[in-house]
Amino acid sequence: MPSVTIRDVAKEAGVSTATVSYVLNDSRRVGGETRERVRQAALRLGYRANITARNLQASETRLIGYSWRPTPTEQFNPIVDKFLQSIAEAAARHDYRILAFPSMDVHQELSAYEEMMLIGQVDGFILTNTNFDDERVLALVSNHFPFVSFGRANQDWDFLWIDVDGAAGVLEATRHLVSQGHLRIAFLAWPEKSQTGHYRLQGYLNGMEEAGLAVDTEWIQLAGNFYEESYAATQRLLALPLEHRPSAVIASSDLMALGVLNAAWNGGLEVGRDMAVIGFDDAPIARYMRPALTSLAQPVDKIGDQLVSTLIDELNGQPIGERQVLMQPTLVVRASSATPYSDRS
Amino acid sequence: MPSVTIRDVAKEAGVSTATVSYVLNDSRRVGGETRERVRQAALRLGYRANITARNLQASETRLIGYSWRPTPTEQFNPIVDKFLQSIAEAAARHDYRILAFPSMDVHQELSAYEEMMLIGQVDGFILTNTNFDDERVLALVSNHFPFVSFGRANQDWDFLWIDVDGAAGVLEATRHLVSQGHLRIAFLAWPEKSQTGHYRLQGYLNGMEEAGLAVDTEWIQLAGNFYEESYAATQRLLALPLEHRPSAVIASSDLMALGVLNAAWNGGLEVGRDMAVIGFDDAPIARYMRPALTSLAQPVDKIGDQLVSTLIDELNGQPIGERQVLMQPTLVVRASSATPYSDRS
DNA sequence: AGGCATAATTTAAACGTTTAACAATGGTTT
DNA sequence: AAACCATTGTTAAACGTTTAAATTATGCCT
Repeated sequence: MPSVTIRDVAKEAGVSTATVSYVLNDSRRVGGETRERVRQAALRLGYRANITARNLQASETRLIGYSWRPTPTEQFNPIVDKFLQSIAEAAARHDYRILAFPSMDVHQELSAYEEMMLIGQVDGFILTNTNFDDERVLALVSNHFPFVSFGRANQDWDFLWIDVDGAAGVLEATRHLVSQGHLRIAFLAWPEKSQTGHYRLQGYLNGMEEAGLAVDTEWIQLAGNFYEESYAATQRLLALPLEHRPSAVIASSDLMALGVLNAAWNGGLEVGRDMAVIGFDDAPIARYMRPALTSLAQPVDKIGDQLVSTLIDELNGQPIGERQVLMQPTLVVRASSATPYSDRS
Repeated sequence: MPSVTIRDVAKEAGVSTATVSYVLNDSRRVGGETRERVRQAALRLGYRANITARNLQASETRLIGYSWRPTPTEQFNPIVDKFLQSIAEAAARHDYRILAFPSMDVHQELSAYEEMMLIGQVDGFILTNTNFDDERVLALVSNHFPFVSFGRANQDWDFLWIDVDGAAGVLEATRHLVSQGHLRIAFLAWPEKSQTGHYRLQGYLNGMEEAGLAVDTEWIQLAGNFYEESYAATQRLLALPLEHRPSAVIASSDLMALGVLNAAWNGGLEVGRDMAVIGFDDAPIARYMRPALTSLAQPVDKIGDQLVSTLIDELNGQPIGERQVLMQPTLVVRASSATPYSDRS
């Protein structure tokens, strides 16, 4: 409360406030003796420049806004905290901070962005869960407000984004299964309108084609990002006649893979031997599932890092190297897919 | 960038900036006709008051600092994102925002707090993972800086905190097991120095005493908050001679309970029938474990809500109703402990 | 008509910095 | 000796609000 201002320091050192500012910020030559006197005075009084005043004068906030959609209780988002941590640390390295605001629905979220933009609460945004026709992207682009996005939107929109190459990841997963001897591989997909889901599905299709395996239409099951739907979808897969029944399942998320695991177990199958399962995200629990789940890990730290530094370059008007970046997920092989499979059909 | 200021509005409406401020903030009577003119002008220009300037003048930031320790990859913290969401939403309702900064080690964290305090980056803090002799609490208290804590510290320190009554929770869990017919109940504890772990252990001891059951020293196993240690501890429990071997295990966290589940299964036991297991936190995955895990749910939303409103009351110099609050966890009974147990020893 | 309370509006200071422009000083060059 | 330059310091404006105090306008009462 009794905070000490630059004026107090100036008085204490017997100089003007300008001199104090110059000394403390090293922004101009100052005589050696004066410099020392100012430093001593500042130290003695425990002076630290008030950040609000500094921000006002610089017309910036050194704050980056980040909002996310709360995860429903029956789901889990395994990377939200890791992601937040990574952007916050990266930001701190550049002397920026993260302002976190969750937002319920899309409209509330959009108006939150607009409000914060107008009142100058943040210098830029980091978006996540970006999708086709994303209103936020439209709004920010048309306002020329700086932002970066974790996730792509429409192909022909030019803005700064980084995404995980889901197609490449699932392609690798498919190859892995094929190399283990699997011929009938199923895929649990997200709804049509999900961009991310779309790419992951595409990776599966590419992998099957590459291996010269025909895809039974029954093998592609829509299951939202829900455990229950995933469980039910697996039951449908297991109910297929033997020669059509898949011996491996790739799920679009670890939560869904968990549904597969449990459905298979309850159906009397031993995953890892009778059936292979692969998830996506490499959630912390993946390694503790029974059996331990093979999954695709996203390089969350790297993504956070690069998102932040790209945004900050943009804020400083520096040229951006790559305006769009695809990062490769890595397949973490565990017991759920580690046993070679010899077809018994 | 070409942001419109209060001066622009004043000019547009042909009045002074003071009048504009009065109208827009409704902080003083203004003539009906003028009021309307100002409103129109503000609307026409799309004016929104700059928040940094407002904050400087009010010498506040309307920001609440929140820091957390990153969870190691082999662990998971099931409530960190839910908690963040709940405080951010509660804060938004009062027109405050959350500034999130993770911090690696204790010392870095402390200096981050001090720095932010001095430069006036936030109006107050929300602490988590508070523990005995917590340096942060000491520092903030001695600087008279406003903060609230999720978690207790030393008994005789007077500061604002809310905590979950771990003892009551585990007591309830113990009673539940006793009522299911269990006589030999084990407890997987956190290290000595953990305050939270201490209370949870105490709840177990109380429950056993209340039921008149002697506690075998082997039944209390220290296992950090780690899966592996928990798994190993369970193996030790299962290796006990039959008449000493516990038929139920309470773990101090869901992660640990998962270790128990897997160790029991690999040891040939069917949890839910041969053995009961209870966790703590009611993580999203608890319901999807095999078998579904009974666990103690923390009222995270309520806690976040009340932490924020208490802090804001403190910031506004309002009297605080309860300076210390214990909230009750609720036992969510699932398959892992739902089958009555008839002792066969 | 003068006095006076009340209402409406403006002026100007304040919040705490940074920084462009200016002034003083002393030394060097022509 | 005058002009010039480099160095060091100060003055004052600016960032965009809010608000206490001063000023002006309005209506009412005697």
